[in-house]
Amino acid sequence: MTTYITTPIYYVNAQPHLGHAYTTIVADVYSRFRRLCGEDVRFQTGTDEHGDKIAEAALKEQVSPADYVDRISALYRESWPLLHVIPDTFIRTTDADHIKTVQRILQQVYDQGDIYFGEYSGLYCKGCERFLTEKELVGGNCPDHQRPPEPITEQNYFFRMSKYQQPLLDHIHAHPDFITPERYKNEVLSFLSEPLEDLCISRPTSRLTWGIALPFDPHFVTYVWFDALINYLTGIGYPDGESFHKYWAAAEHVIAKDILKPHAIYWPTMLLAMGLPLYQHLHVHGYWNVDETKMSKSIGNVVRPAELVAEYGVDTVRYFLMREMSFGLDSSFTSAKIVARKNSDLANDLGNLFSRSMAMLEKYTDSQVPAPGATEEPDESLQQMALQMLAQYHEDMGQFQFHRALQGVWELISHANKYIVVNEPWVLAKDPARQDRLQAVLYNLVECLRLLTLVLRPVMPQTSDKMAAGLGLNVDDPRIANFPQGALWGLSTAGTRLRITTPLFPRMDKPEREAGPAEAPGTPAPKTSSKKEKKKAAVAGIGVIGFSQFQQIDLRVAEVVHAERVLKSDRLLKLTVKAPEERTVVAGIAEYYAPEELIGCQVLIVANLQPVEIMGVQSQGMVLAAQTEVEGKKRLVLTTVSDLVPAGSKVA
RNA sequence: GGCGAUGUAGCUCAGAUGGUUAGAGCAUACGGCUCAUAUCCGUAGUGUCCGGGGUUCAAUUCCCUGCAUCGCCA
Repeated sequence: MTTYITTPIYYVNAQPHLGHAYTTIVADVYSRFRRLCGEDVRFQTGTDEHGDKIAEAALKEQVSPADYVDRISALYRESWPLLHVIPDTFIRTTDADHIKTVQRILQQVYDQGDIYFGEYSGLYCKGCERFLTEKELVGGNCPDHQRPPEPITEQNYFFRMSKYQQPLLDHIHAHPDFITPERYKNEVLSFLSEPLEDLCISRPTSRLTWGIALPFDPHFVTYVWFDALINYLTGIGYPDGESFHKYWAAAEHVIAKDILKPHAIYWPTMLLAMGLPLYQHLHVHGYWNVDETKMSKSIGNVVRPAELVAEYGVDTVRYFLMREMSFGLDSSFTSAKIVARKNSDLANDLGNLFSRSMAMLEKYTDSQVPAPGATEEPDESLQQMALQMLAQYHEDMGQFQFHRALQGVWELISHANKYIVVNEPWVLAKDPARQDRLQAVLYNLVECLRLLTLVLRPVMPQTSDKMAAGLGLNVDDPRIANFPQGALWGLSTAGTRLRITTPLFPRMDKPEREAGPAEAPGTPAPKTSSKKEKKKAAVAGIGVIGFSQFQQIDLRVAEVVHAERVLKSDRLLKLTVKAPEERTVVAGIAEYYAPEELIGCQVLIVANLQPVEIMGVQSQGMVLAAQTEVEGKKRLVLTTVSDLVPAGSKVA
């Protein structure tokens, strides 16, 4: 089996935000899931780089469009590794082979008579340099330029989309899950119930030059969709590439609802015109609102993926996005929600289950997988629940019902926590006659953890790796890396050496209450009487810091990629580190370390220290070093980790 | 203006071809355990299932209508 999963190519007039991250993580999770199932997967994303908005933006910055798109495209490409998203192909519409393919297709469709030269009349605003619709006008004027647009007629090329309306309708009716969820299919069908107009696919070069020239008329470039949509073919080597033949038949497109029409109508009719089979499915998701309002630049609530990862950790972000949104519907993103999910689902439920199980294994079996032993009633229901979860998980993941799949996984986690309470291993441990039972209970917990490691892999690859390491399994062991092979009960081997690990997810403090107007008199004062807070207050009084205070310090592993002396300073080095984003840190270690010996070193840094300027260099963080004295002379020794870890790893 | 979707616990949502006490998670309160990241387990609540009308022995579930929110189209 093969799978070809795509995201839209993102328009480079804006930087990557939460919405882009969601779409791309969905595609990544799905591709990892299919790989887990042993399939041959191709995963593609990229950037859309032509058009007048780009030309304008480049002009504004006084750079060439080519330089401009190089810069923004790189922002997208560099965002994905931060989210542990690993596409196989990153396509750009400015790639030479893409341009060639688009022209080839245009020529083919033109030659067969499905592209014709015609006229387009509309209201054109010179200020905006575009046609406006009646609806956009405010009192007959362009809302941006406060003057009436001119009715003009422009000659352009048109794609005979109307010709393929009926075949498309037939296809949708014959393939009820062609567009999912159903609400979006209904929208498309409702749109198709009216006669389809032909699609204008060109712009005269007098108005736009930053585009792909029509091969049959150099006075025009192609406009938006005939360029962008074709990326799905170019990226796999259409028309002659081997990959094209292998993957096209298995194409799955993921999009946000704003580009439904181009993907559900323009694109299939284009494919019909080309004589190619249509994609398998179009998966349409909703929007992320931020703090209950639409994310927008002007409001200033745009959420950047890199900031999320820095604040919450990559797997928390991935989990939250997959768990919180019902695929297809809108959801809202707030820091309170992500913190709540992290604390309750990840730290308390999953993290604590892992940590308490591993601790008992360390104490009671000397960190070895024990023997399974006889099956009793609670064991049976645990097993049954696990197997049921595996089946449901497989179905839900395959249908893009990620939130349901995860809900099911968490039911098992919750059941496993109950299983521990019911069986009280700490009581069994005190009774020499019940050692076999103790071993059996712990074995069942190991099995649960292993299955969790398996199913969490697509969503939280880093956590899954960490759990695998704790369970003494290689990351490519089929028992945690292959769904059909690993999705059975009883595969853990007695005697396997377990490894102690740090907690999977540290708890986070809830976000401070929004700074707003003081509470009206008469409203109840915030309660401070809960057990938790009393304890907290007691701890705070005696001059030690609470765990939560410690957690406010963002400690990370940083990899030194560049180091140089700070001019006119004997003690300072200017380090460029990856943590995981690049940042500059000034460190007072020049007397003890030479710049060149630091390249490639992993050091510990405080990442959320207020940036300061030291000797003219902006320092974004602080490198930690041990201070000691050798024969009365001060000495600094850099801190590091005992094994190589990804740059930016949290230290907690 | 046309078409469609949604409206269920403080919050996020699930659900029933119409039929006895309408569910889950989070949040709240109380109790228990100690293996665990002060975690976990148990118990306890609160709901005119958007308003109004109709069909029916019986409607939150079906029909009509109104209101609200949202989407698509014009």
